[in-house]
Amino acid sequence: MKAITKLPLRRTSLLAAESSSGVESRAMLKGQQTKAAIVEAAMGLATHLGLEGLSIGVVAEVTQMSKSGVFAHFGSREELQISVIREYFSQFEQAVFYPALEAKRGLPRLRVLFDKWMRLVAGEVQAGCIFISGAAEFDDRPGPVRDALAGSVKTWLAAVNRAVLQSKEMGHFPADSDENQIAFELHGLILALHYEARFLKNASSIERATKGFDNILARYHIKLA
Amino acid sequence: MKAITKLPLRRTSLLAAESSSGVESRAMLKGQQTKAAIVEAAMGLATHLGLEGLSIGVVAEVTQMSKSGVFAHFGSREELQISVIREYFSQFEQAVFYPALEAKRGLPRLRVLFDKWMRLVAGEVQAGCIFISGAAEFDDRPGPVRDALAGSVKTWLAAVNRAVLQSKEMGHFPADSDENQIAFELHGLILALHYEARFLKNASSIERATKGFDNILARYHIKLA
DNA sequence: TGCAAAATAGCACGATCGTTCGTTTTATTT
DNA sequence: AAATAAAACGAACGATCGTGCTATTTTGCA
Repeated sequence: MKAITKLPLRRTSLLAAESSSGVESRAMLKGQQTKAAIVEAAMGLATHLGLEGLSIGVVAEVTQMSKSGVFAHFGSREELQISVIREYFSQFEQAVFYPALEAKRGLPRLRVLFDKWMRLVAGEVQAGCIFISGAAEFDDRPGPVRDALAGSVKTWLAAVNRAVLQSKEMGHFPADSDENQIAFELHGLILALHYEARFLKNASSIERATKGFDNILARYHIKLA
Repeated sequence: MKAITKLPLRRTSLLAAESSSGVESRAMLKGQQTKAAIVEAAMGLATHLGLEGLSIGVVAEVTQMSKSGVFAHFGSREELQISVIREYFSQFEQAVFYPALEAKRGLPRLRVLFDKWMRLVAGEVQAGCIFISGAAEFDDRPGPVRDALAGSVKTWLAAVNRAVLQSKEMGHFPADSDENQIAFELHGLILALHYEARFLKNASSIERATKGFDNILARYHIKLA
């Protein structure tokens, strides 16, 4: 949607709107930092129980607060879920997108992108990917939570697409290759990795996904690094 | 695990144990047929709300029974969930596995397998795949439901593996190709299809997955049918 | 230090959850 | 048709759910 990779590398967000920032410069009020702590805890729960498994009661328990105390910060469970999604997106950016920006545009960046993505999703820190588990939970359930989730996911997938396109533009992929198809197949490798590593507890999935990436390159006769 | 594709084509099940069949020959008792109706209804709900979204209350509502009436057939919610998984597996076999058995062993069969699998998962009949949504729900939740689900999934993925291996044995894939890697990538294509078709409502996903299949063949220089 | 505002707690509500139990209705067999 | 077993119901349980309301505590500022 928006031009990324502009000058100040660290500041470029995937998000078009800057969301609720700008207030960050002022000293954080007490309320905001406990709210942040709540969201953090809720996200930890959501990566294990799913967004639908999130309940205000257990979040209150974990944060050592009263249910109503937690509730007051969000006004509804849905708003809590949405806050979790936003926080997850932000950490996802931090762990995957920004590191990729440091690599040279084109195939090197795509490589880092895929690699970081793999490691996040396979859960080197034991935690499921909300973008994946949430998709299964909300594919049939319209509403603001679904919208927030789909928005984040689409933003991310668009960034992946862009990285592939750039690789093509720089001649790393042939001009007649289809960047959408390549992005689709990369997404598939990530999903298979998530499925087999997290659900089936198959340890060799990372190697399989890596090999899958190489196989895509190989069909364009790209010599492996 | 067990030799499939033995003589009576229609009778070959993916399951090693014949589960609770054998009683089928006798006239179905009243209880068993309402139980079957309950499971059917519950499966319909589970494909939309997920296995965790399944509640005895709404199943009772849908089947026009009392909660306790439904409950009595299973003894626990978990047992109901497991029954749903078994029923889904059976219908999965019917829709994907058996049709593939009718095609010639090797690549033709693998093609049919993948094609039927795609159509089921993309939801030409609007319904999510329990094997996929359930994996996200139970990747962190041990117990009998997870075990039943993982068992079904592994059985199915083993059948896919076998189909790829047979293709290799018949010379359709080169002898040095890795059937596990190919099966992994096929699984990824299915998962990407499910994700993008059902969650992102992307209509062109079937073509993408099909193209992905062809791309795998193409790297072994297999001429497309 | 005092005061207004913000943050948190306490309590209760209606609903729904899975499950238990005793009773009543329906099916099957004698 | 009577006797027996199976199936379904109805009501209630303790828990937990999200969400209001009203107090109480804590915070930030004058």
